[in-house]
Amino acid sequence: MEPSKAPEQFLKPYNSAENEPRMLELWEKSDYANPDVCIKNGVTAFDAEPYSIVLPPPNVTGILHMGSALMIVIEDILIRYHRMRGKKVLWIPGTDSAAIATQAKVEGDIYKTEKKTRHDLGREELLKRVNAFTEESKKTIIDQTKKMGASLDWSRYAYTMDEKRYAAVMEAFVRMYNAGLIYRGDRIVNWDPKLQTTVSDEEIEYVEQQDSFYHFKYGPFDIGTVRPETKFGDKYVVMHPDDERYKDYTHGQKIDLEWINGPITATIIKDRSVDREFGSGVMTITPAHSLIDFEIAQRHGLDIECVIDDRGILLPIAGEFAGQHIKKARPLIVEKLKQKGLISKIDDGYVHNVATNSRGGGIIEPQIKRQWFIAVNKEVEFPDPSTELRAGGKKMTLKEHMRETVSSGAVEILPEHFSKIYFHWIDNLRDWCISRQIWFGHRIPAWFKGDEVKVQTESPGAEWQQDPDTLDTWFSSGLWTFSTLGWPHFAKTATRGEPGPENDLVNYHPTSVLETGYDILFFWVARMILMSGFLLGDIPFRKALLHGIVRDGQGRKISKSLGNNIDPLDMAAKYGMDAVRMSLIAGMAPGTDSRISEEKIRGYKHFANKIWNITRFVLDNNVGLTKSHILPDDLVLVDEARKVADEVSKHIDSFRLDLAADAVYHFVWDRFAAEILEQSKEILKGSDADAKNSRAAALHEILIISLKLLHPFMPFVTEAIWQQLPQPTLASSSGEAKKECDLLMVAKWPQ
RNA sequence: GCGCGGUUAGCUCAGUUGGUAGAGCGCUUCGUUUACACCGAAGAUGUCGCAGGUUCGAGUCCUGCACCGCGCACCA
Repeated sequence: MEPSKAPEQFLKPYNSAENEPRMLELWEKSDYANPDVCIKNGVTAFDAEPYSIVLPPPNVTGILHMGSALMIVIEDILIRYHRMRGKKVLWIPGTDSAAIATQAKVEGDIYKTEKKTRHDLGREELLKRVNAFTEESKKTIIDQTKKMGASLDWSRYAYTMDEKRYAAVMEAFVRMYNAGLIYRGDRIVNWDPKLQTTVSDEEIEYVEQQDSFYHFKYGPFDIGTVRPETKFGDKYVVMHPDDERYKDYTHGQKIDLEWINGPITATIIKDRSVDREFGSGVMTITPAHSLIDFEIAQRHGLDIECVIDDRGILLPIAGEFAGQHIKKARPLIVEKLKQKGLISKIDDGYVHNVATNSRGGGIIEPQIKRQWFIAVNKEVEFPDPSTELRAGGKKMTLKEHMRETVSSGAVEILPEHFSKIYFHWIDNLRDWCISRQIWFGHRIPAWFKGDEVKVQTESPGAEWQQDPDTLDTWFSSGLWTFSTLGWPHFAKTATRGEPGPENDLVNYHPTSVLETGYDILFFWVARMILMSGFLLGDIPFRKALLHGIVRDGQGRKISKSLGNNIDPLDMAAKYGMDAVRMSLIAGMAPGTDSRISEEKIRGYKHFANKIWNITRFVLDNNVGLTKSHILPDDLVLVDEARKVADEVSKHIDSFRLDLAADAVYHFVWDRFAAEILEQSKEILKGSDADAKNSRAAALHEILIISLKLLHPFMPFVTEAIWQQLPQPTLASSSGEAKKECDLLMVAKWPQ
């Protein structure tokens, strides 16, 4: 029998640009990313084990970067692997409105081009602009995600601001409100004067800054501050009760002294929160603009007076400085204090941390505001289980629930050491401020009336505060695993096992894995555990798998100012998406930062080409396709490939995708190509027909195993080859000659 | 201050219950014979951060230290 020749399509070298769009079209047409279609076509068993992931929805603010690319690749590998293992696999796509970030970006763009603020435009017009921007941006992100080869089920696509998600947000809000978990109160919050909104504790980023540190004479005391402009209202002087230096002063004692705008009467307060080692061990407090001071004031029932308004302007309490911005007023105030002889010393170069809004905002000014909060220390009843009960029926606080869910192992955080960071965060957790004053986001309905905890002061507000607040974007994100699966609409009518989106909640929740960056462990992972615990009595996912930051070849963070961005799609156009995918995975230990460089990507392009050429060699020698029998000697080689399959499976199951990729890479290149193929050349040249047929069949078998093992990592080149494999291909035992299936994407994983 | 990582070849990093130090890239030399020059063959390069300890044996386990990175808290 004459050897067949590889099909003409096997041009050399492998052309990714030509093959990738064809593969994408093929996959899209098949619709096998939709598990319902797989079941209908008999690709997946009706009662197969479910495997589900929600894609962390990328922000609609920008284009796809290497970080999102890494996330997509990791998840796509897991998804394709489990699909090939015969599971009922669902991977849900979505996009995130990213409220603050998006509004800040659009506002910025408008100001740049039109010199107009959002107040010039008005709420309606701004939202129109924001929506136009997000629609455009969404298309870009979706298109780029598809190009990555992500086998997402787009028929189930969700957007955080669409109607279904809005319904889920309202349902969640009402239930938590009725349970007393959501309350409204006048509390000290993180106020961003630039974006004119509150932000949560997690959104704050501390930036080191150098300032002058001023020492004042406050009656007989020496007090220090970096913020003289806040000191107008200071009429309490606080010290530690055990401080020997001040034992002659008694709690509640009144002292007359000269201060910025004239004589005042100050009151001595003894409080254990004062650090005796810091400065003179005495301080004055500004309760309206400092959390610690606010707490001291509350403990002792002291007056709380605002000094600075929402825009950073001094209030009438500042006397002659009222109406001035704090920035401009500070040097003038210092000057006046100097003239009055109240400054004893100025230390320059005092290094301290300044709180800023990490979402593109300004320097945080603590303010007392009437805001909505989620109580994390209030004991509540958790609901009965809807699917797999983890917290059902128990009475505990949200904080306890979040702690227990992880410590009990119900949710496993990987790598494991991140759970310590998680616990540490929980221990320091305060009530979550969920209301925002930005316009873009889910609005809190006006008909909600909170308990109005009265504090002495009314925060002096600007007129636009009359608008209803919107919700922290992470409130809706916290619902994501179930708001994308039909909750609350289908929560009661779903039928287990039956295909169809209306049964998703019961079929696919809890999700199998949540894969995301470690930087949003608190923002998202913790909030999802909180939300699904209280609302469903369920865990949102069994495992939280965290990945690190993708850095450039020199280990620097990718940033616009450095200009070191490596665009995944540019790289794919140049070297192929398979190469981009492999280079992101190889050498990436879970949870640690990784690096990517063009050289690395080029290396894996060579590998894609290698696979292509191996195939050509195997097909060129593909004699006796239908009747070959593999001799024991050659069977050993096939078994070797099967052993690699076990190794790859083991690594993927333990989320060591890097080791899995490494194992298959080395088998294919160093063993299969370099050794087995080379040896085979001798045999195939020989005259022993049985030996030739056997060896050719074995090579074919090893090729098929290799393609399957590589498919999750490099779906394009492997599928392109699979499409070219001659029909029929070998059937191993039955002797029946037929191609196992049309798409490698749903082929059986080798065992 | 509390906590979490890291330190292995020139560079980037593996090293899974302790058993003779590994890969990729780069470097040197050579080579087109049934795929592949986007290839192949051969080669050079290491006090495994430092100091102790446990052990027959430590890159791996324990203690201390140094340096780098990160998180959280404080910052009057």
